[in-house]
Amino acid sequence: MGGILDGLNESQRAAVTHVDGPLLTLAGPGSGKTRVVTHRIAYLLEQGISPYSILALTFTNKAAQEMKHRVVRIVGETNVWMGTFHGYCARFLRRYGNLVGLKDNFTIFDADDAKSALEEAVGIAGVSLTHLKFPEISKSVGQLKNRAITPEMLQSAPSGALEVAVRKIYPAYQKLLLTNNAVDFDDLLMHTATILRTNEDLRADLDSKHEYVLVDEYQDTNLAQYLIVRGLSLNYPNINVTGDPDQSIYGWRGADIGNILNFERDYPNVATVRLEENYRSTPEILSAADCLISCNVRRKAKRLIPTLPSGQKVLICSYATAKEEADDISDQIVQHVLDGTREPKDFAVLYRTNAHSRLFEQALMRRKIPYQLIGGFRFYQRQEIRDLVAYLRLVNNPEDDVSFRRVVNVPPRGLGDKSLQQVTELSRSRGISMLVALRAALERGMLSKKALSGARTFLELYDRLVHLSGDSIVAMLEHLLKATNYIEYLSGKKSDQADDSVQSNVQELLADAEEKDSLMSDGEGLQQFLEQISLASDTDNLKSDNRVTLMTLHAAKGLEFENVYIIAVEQDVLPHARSKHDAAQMEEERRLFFVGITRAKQALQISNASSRGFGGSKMGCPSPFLLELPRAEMSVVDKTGARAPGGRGPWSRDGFWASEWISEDEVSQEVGGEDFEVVRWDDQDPDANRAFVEPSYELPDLPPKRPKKSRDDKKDQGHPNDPAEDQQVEIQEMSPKKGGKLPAGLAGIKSGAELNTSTTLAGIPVDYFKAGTRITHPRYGLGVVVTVDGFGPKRVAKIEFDDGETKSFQLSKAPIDVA
DNA sequence: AATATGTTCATTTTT
DNA sequence: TGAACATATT
Repeated sequence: MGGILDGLNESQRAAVTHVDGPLLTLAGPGSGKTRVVTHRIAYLLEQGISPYSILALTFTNKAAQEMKHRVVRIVGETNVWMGTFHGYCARFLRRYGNLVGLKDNFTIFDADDAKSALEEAVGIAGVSLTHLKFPEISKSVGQLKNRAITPEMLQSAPSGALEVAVRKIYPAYQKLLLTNNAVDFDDLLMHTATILRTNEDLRADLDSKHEYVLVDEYQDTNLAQYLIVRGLSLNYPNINVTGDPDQSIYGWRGADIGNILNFERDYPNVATVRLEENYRSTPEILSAADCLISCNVRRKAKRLIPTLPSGQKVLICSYATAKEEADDISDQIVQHVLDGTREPKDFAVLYRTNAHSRLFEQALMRRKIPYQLIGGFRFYQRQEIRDLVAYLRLVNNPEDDVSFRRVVNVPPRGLGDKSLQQVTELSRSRGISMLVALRAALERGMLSKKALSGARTFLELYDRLVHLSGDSIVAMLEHLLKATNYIEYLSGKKSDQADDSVQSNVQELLADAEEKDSLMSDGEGLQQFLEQISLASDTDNLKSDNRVTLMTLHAAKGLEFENVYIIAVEQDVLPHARSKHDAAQMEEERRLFFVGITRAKQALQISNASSRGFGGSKMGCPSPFLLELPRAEMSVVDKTGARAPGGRGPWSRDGFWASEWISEDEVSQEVGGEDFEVVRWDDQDPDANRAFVEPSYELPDLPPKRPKKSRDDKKDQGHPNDPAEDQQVEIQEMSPKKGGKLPAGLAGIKSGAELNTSTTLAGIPVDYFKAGTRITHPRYGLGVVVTVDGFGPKRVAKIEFDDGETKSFQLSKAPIDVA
């Protein structure tokens, strides 16, 4: 089998043939990373290393499947363990979970189950939520778990209301999970890390068992995962981590980019291999990606070396509305498909948040283009699936009170809040599960007549299911459907809508179950089936059908497409609003954009729209990231003007938007009779670009369009044009927050903030204030800008005044104007 | 318990 | 903008 090293470049070969000792593979996008990992596994096997001593961990099922698939293709069936972190941990806990109080039939709670459990824990802990938000608490708990901090480890005195609350809630929550014999997602990792940490013999045992450990996407590991990997590679540090710090996009989930940046410190004598040659994208696309990512400060410099021939320019496109964006892109797709140059599956539309998919779904549907939506409502999250699965879970783990509550009165059988309350009390006071408590309540005649018969029906059904569980999953499901008349119940509930999706979803679940049944002998498959469901994610559902793919930038990691559209690249969307005050988060947003760009093989369009959201009322500024792209070598297209009906263009909005675009006159001159305007940025002839760079310096006299709907804005009405004299002036925020209404009186934009953020050329913001700009300040007079730092409202200019004095001003506040 | 109507409220990313 | 939640009504 000489083929393992064929067709690999030098660095790839170096990584593949590295056998013993720690190895760090820094793999840029499209550099053949998966190829290296799979070939390395094959190489290890070829060296006579036992498949049982190799452990390969990934983040997604899809990556794991891909890996298995490709390894099998090289070496045939193998017993190498390849799977996700969560999958490995689940298996680990089935075996060793008793060390933290779990039984082997524990349930894995999904996010929703975990939420109800946490809510209950809040109640048990007796914490009032009046001054705290639930999501905050949930986030805090998650963060602790990501860092593998158990309730017992909480030490230092809590500070602040949140910490005080979490101190009570977290232990209550963990206790509750244990009495349910359940874990949440984070627990899978945390418990595993804890067990490895506190049971040295076991750790050493597994360390030697997994002599060779491979970790994919190492830049996305959190502390708990780090501890697991570390624990398994202490005595046998034959560990190969692969990743790309520039693609670390899960910091919000606790991923610590430091894990990869510090790998060389953690493991002495590390061999480092850089895979920098890119086999995926055109030089144009790579140049854009490289240019962007170079703006990150906290990174290891790394090159992207193109190997493909030059292709078309990367496009930046501005639209007037989000709808036009969706329509135009869909039209482009139609065009390419009709041309025969591309198929639907060659396209991907990527966006920051799931909500952005909607317009595209509509646009594509109208054009009858097949598409698939990744994310959004997940299959296993649908009510019908969750209900049915909850029954199965309860069979598998009778202590799972969350599932019990979910199904005990579904369909309604007279077990309402009141009876359930009694059962809950009984369960709490006696320390028994809800299921057992219900039985007890029934026997002791504690229930009302209606509830009594309901309880009988339910328990009868349950017992029957338990009986059938020795048979097959399908048998259970079929009995369940028949006994409860479930489909009828649910479609009756959803009334008017002829919803056949319920039917087909149930069919799909049955098909899954059947597959599991056929693989496993009598009833053995239930637990695995449930685990598979719990750990399934939506990227797994990626079909290889011929469809356009719609998904978030996060979900796109690891994938590639011929043509990629990245949409809504706008201020507060792509650098998301919640990231903008934090430099580290800004860098993560930039990496996210980088990931998106590098998904494209042949063609890439980046777009923004100036209005988006509810009724087009929400305004969007182009993303500052656009300024970091090599625009001189890209095509910059402005489609804001012409497509709108009735000449509705930039001018139709509040006057203040007009300063963003070239004037309508100029647009119509350029456009002529064209359907839409296409303006190219011309780097040969700077004069041609002047129109975009300069006209906005002279702010047009804007008609104060907005009728004063003054109700609460009492003060500004009088002197909208008079910026007050020093930094205490309160300028209303640029982005309309409430009700999508713009603040009144913006006609006389003068403050630095407006100038600095609202000015664009062909949809790209231009910095008004940069070093060298002559400015004037009502109090200090004339001066010149020395430096400008920071983003958005925090943008600060250092100014040297003509009298020699130097001062710094927050541009969002200071009444500075261009001289 | 189920429906009707009103009200608020968000709007990141996910194993 | 609509979805999710809350309250009122039968």
